[in-house]
Amino acid sequence: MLTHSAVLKNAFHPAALLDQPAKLKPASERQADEESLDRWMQLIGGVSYYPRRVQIIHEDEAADRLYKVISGTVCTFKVLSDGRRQIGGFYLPGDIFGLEYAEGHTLAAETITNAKVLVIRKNVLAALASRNAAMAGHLLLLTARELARVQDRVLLLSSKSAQERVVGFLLEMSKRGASTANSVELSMSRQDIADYLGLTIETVSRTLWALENCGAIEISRRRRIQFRSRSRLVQLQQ
Amino acid sequence: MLTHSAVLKNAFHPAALLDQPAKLKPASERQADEESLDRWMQLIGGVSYYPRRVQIIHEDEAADRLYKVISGTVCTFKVLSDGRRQIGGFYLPGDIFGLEYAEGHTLAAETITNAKVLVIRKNVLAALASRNAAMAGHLLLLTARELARVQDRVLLLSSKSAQERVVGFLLEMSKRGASTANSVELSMSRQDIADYLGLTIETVSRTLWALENCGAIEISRRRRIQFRSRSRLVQLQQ
DNA sequence: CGTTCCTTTGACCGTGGTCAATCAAGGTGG
DNA sequence: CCACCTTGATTGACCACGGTCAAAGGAACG
Repeated sequence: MLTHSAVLKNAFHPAALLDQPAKLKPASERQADEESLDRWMQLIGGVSYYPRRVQIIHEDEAADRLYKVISGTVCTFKVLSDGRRQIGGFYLPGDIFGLEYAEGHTLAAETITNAKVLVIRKNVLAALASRNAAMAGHLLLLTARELARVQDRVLLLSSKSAQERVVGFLLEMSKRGASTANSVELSMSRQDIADYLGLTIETVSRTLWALENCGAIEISRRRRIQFRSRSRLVQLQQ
Repeated sequence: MLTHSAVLKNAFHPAALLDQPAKLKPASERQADEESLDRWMQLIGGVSYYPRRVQIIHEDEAADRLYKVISGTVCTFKVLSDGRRQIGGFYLPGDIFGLEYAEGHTLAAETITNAKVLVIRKNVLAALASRNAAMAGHLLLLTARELARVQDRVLLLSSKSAQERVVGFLLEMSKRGASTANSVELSMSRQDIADYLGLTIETVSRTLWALENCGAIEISRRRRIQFRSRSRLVQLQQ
């Protein structure tokens, strides 16, 4: 039988679903659960290698696979009727993409650099999840995280100036991406950044110049951004 | 034991999770499952009545409840640092909101009209879901739908003109809201529409005037929009 | 060294934001 | 029933941010 007390105290955080019937786990062991999902995915998934600028998912094809980036950078995107491209997100090593659930809402995906990707068939995961509450809880957790991430982007796109967007992007990448103490190595082109932020390539370029000019950053080799004054950046982000 | 064949054929559509171990359900019965979730929610939830313009969820409070609108209109929103407000979505009768999973990503919610709302404690749902794969699958389905909806908004906000946004909004409301064959009754103010579309109230007003002027719509009593030429609207939406 | 691709820079312009005034619609009380 | 007030919507004048178009600059590659 299920011991309710452990579940009830967790509000609805998806991690609560990790508590399986007849098993009780303290919060300190959740991390292990997350690792166990990883092990499962490595077990039931296969590794694929893609060269740079190659499409992994085509728009409106069956969304029957889940992908985990092992190395490299991938982006999801949608091509609009006027030919412009909106990037849905950048996925770095450790990130999972392909969390769409069809109904005609698939995003395409392509590699930005050479990439090593773990590919998992969703039906296998679903079979696991239907028997294993921990698995189901994890899928929910992943989807919820993605939802939160996209909601943040709505805020960014609707009411931030070009400068705020670019600064926000740099800070985000320095948190997530290949970055040393005070510099980031951007793996994507200016065009990618523009399509991600809902700006044009020219505006991105001009904004970066302005940031460099006011002493907040320094640009070397185009893709390498050094932070001169992180506090000023945070302040410019609002 | 689980009979795999039924699960495997469903790719990863969350409905696949509805198939419980030791039970096999054809696709035609899924609708019934969805209704069963409704019955559960009514069983374990309580009904609340809120007057118009009252806050139901306060930003950054514990996200421990799920809400289903029975009557009236509710919106979720976030107040930005500069005082402006971004509306995350409008929720009409039948819609569910509060699908955030915390980690500091909660949206506030307030009533636009008087509203009758079903309130469900998430921990009770979580307890159900940890034992019942159908329940877990449904939570995933709901979250995935919300994700798809928000992704569509990213597209709308990043690359559509004011006119395209307003037209898109009107068509969306005519599909979802209180609408007759060719008219909609908007329950929200111009300010709400503006905050939803990432525009100003003036731009919304001017755009509606332009649409009326070109013979696409007709406005009576401010909130009632009649469609004169739906085909022209669809065309203006791109 | 030349080609190609990406990025930067410049000049110009349009969409939509800002500020302010006016107008319409309820709601309340005399 | 009508003045009065409040709230929400419209309209106008102006301007800035960022888009567009075009050209030049600079890396990377053969």
